[in-house]
Amino acid sequence: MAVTIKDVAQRVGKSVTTVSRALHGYDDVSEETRTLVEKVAEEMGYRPNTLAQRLQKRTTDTLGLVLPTFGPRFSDPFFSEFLAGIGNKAADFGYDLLVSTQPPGEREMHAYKQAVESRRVDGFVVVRTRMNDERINYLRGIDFPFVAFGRTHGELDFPFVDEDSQHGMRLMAQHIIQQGFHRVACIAPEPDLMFAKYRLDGFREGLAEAGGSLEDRYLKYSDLTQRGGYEKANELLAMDEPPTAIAACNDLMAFGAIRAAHEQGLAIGEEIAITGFDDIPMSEHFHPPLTTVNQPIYEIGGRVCEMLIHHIQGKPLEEEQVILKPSLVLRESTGVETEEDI
Amino acid sequence: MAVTIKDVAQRVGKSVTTVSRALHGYDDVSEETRTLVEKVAEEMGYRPNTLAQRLQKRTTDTLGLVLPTFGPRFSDPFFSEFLAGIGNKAADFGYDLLVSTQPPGEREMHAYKQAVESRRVDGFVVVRTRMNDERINYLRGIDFPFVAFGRTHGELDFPFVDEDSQHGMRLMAQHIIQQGFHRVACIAPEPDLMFAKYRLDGFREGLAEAGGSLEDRYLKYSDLTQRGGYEKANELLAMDEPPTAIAACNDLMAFGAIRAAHEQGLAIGEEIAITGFDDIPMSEHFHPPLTTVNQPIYEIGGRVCEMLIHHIQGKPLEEEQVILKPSLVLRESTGVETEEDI
DNA sequence: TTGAAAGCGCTAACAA
DNA sequence: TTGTTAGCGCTTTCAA
Repeated sequence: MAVTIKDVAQRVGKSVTTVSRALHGYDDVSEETRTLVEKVAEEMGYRPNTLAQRLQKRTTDTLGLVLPTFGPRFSDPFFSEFLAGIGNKAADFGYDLLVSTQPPGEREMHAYKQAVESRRVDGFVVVRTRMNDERINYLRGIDFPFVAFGRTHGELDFPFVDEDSQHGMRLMAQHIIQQGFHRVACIAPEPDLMFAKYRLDGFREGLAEAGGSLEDRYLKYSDLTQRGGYEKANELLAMDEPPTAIAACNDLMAFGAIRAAHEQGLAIGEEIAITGFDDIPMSEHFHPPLTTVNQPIYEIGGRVCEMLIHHIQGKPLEEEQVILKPSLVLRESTGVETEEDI
Repeated sequence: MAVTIKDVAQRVGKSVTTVSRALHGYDDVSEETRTLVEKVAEEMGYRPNTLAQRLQKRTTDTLGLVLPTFGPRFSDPFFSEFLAGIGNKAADFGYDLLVSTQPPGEREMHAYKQAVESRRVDGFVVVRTRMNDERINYLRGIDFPFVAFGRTHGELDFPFVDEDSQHGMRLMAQHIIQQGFHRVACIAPEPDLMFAKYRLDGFREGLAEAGGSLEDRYLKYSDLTQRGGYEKANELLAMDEPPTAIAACNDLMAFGAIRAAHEQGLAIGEEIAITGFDDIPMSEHFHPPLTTVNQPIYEIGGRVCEMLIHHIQGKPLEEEQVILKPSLVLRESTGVETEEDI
């Protein structure tokens, strides 16, 4: 049986209260008792029971994260890195991270409500925001702490971190045109996802600024998976007048598009340009290495987590709403020579 | 403020005890009171406070998972899928999953001890076992519940699930030889990992059975990442007499090797065969699609989780030690034509 | 069939 | 400087 504060108290010959205070560094304990208590607690291997502390403090010290994944065989590297970013930062602050996965929809909302109502978490990280985001509406409605990764379409009266992907895709469009690819296609995720809008808008703007445009027939919607990117790229490449560039809205779909282009025997970076978004570790090691927009996912996870904890603890946030400037990562998939090739 | 069992009791005009019993379906409550209690609880939106229940039951209903990752930018698709498998199954049983990431070593052990001593989890899932696994030695030593994914070198007196990867790699070796590739290399993970041994042993056996062998110069050790596979493959391909087949011990390293081969202008599947292990979703969509050994990662995660929960609850396990038969997935990277190519 | 009381392990207001 | 007491929200003996 584990040693409790009571055991320590008995051994020291003091009250439980005194032990508690000594251990927490209160200054109304004599130096003598403090050292004694610390010594004995150490000797006996005392650890406070986290559950009891939490019940008493009426706090769970736990953060919730519901990953919106379709299908069980989810293995989005993006999420694993984001998760690590949150989890490690949470641990630094003594918080636990409660993770689950649910496809967007009813069961997902149920997971949120369940966690709130049974008081299992102190706050949520909401990831992959939607245009009109029910999760955010709900949490905002009941005034429950959360920080989002991403923005929404409505009023932005909540804390979030986001990358300015509109700007990122604008740069990308210009880069593609500059590289001499003019029949430009885009594979975007379902339009309900907020970042779909930003990326598509940005892409259109960039093309316009470079004197081009995105034709409707060259716009495809897909599901952010490699398979999805593969299928849509196949459709594009089977057209009478296929595009000479495909900008996918995430790296995974870009990988799928690359595979499709490979199978058509196209020289990627020369006959066709393909681009992604995210810069997951794999994109550097793909064949060919993928031109993409960098998102510092791990750091963003940490940042979001820290903001959430501050929010929960009622500490004022120095920045409530953070928008990060993205940077282009130019690699061979758009015909840019990288070091390794020189 | 959240509604407690006391609130419900007052409203019903019964004692807290009765309400508790009614809600838990005890049969010493009159049908009348039961329905009344249920109705009122529902109306008031009562949810039991999980923390209080747990404190009282002296259980955390929480499972621990410490992912052994090197470096923060971990994004091993293998782990994300495994995690989803565990997490979703845990949720089915009303258990929480506490996730953290630590590189193997002292901090990792500290994470385990910390969680045990402050009674934050009821048991652990131990993943990616090592030859002499300190985590397992520790947990076994204090008789703390855990289930491992993988075996160890010493006495196997603990519950685990593992794939017979020795057999898997034996099949793979034979397949490679059958396809006509004879100068065979292998990229294995650090030999301390238990599955490294099984896979390497199996590979050697398979080669021997097919009349070949693994020359020392063709054996490289790496770190399970794409970058690692890329670097080692480059070393192999730069040799005077480079191998004509590279068997990597996981898919990620195989991807790296494929990239290296691509850069050398080699026709993969024809001039050189490259194989992986795991069959992560991406391997099907790589270019070329990767011949590999399937592991049903999501299902394994669920299975391990279920075993652990039974173990915690003291229910006898129908199978304490599960070894799954692997199956080969033949694709183009070893010259096998797949449907899409016909 | 029900309720009073104890207790899970801890913290904190209050009194001494 | 220390101890008494109450209480976090819940479950569960035990007695009525």
